[in-house]
Amino acid sequence: MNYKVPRGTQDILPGQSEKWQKVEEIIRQLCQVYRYQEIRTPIFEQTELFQRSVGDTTDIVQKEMYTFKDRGDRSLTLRPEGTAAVVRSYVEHKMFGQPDQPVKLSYIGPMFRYERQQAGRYRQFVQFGVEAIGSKDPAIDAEVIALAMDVYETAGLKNLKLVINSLGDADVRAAHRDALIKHFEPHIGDFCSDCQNRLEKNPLRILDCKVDRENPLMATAPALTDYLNEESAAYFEAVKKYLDVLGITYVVDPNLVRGLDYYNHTTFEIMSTATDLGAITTLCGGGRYNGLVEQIGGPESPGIGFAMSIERLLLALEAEGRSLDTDNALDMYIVAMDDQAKLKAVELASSFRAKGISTELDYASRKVKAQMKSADRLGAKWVIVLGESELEEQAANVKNMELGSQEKVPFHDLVNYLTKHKVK
RNA sequence: GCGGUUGUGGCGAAGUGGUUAACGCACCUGAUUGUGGUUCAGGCAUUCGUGGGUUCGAUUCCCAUCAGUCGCCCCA
Repeated sequence: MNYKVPRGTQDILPGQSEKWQKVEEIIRQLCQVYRYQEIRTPIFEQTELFQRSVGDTTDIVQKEMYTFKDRGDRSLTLRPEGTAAVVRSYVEHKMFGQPDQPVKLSYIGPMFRYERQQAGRYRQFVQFGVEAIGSKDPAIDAEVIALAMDVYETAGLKNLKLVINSLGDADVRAAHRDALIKHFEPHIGDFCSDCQNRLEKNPLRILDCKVDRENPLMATAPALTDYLNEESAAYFEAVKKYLDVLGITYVVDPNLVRGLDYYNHTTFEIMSTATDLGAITTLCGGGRYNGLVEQIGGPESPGIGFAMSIERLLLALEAEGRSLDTDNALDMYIVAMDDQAKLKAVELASSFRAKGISTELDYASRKVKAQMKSADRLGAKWVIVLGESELEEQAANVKNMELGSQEKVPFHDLVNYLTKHKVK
């Protein structure tokens, strides 16, 4: 074995791929009901798009992007997240001119971040996300959150925790940031090295530090809540009211910080509280990004969205010991005893499949017994054995594998018979 | 980028400085010239991640390297 998947990537094999299909089905269904239409954007974009929107100082831009030059010397980057591209498309195709705002979009596809792999963290991973662009109605914030919760609940997850916060508008953020730096800077030497790094990059994150939790400066640090202006506070209250109406329980965490620069006002995270999930608990993250559309060259169009990792959804299900019901049942296995019978088997298989009856055959010229064993292993509902006598009589015994019973059916009646009995 | 840990057949897993590398599962063949899930018998690794070193001899000792995995940072 000389070749392996690139580090941090994975093959999704049969057995697992059915689960992916199931999750994708749930997502498609819910997007249809909530009216978030799918948008498909390229897997790479101009590097600058991500630098500008995600933020130059963020970890994503600083150390996690897959950036390369193409033959035309253009700098391109495999998308590390979905929002920037969707907003780019919204502006490029002038969707702000559409009569019904907000424009509600969804996407699902691979994202790329250059990171060391660990449980629930990959270099290529799949995100499902939605964006509602063109409205600053707090009701749409609640709708977006409700959709995310709905996906998890429909998939069967129980141990969920929704955490929300408001970062206020850009002014609030900036003022609070300055206050935090002023508060911690004189004594930053007493803090861990991580916090020393956080001071300039993202001082809010210091409040979350596990190492320095006991430091007295923590308790006296300026709270973001105190910096919220009237408008921001009212907006946040309204969002919460809508969540209440929707019957969605949440926890307000004033220290909830999101890693991307474009967030303001409502931010939220959905976490799994299942033990046994390793270090990763965040399943979904999202928030409002008023101002991003302008930054990318469009008119004022406030937006909100979220992104969730399908890998983590599946991991969380596993951690809770739940499984999705995937339908992969085999209806019919045809055993052929010789070359003549094989001809008939191929012909019959084709007629079965045309009617939606899943059918499998032996392609290894094995003995009857071995073929029966396969049928059993594959969980076939029925088996027919084709040999000389069947060809002579133009009829076959349909064996019900669960009951062990057989019933003789003429070849020309087989499709009918199977269709009639297919209901489980 | 930093740290822990692991690397033996398709899978799980034992093992030892020395002639044929246990065992279990799975798979194939036969007992049963045409019917599964049981049983019995047999078969199935030119080889112990890769490269180098020590040695008369290494899967076993040493070094390097690669890969998996977990954690930190950060995130989905």
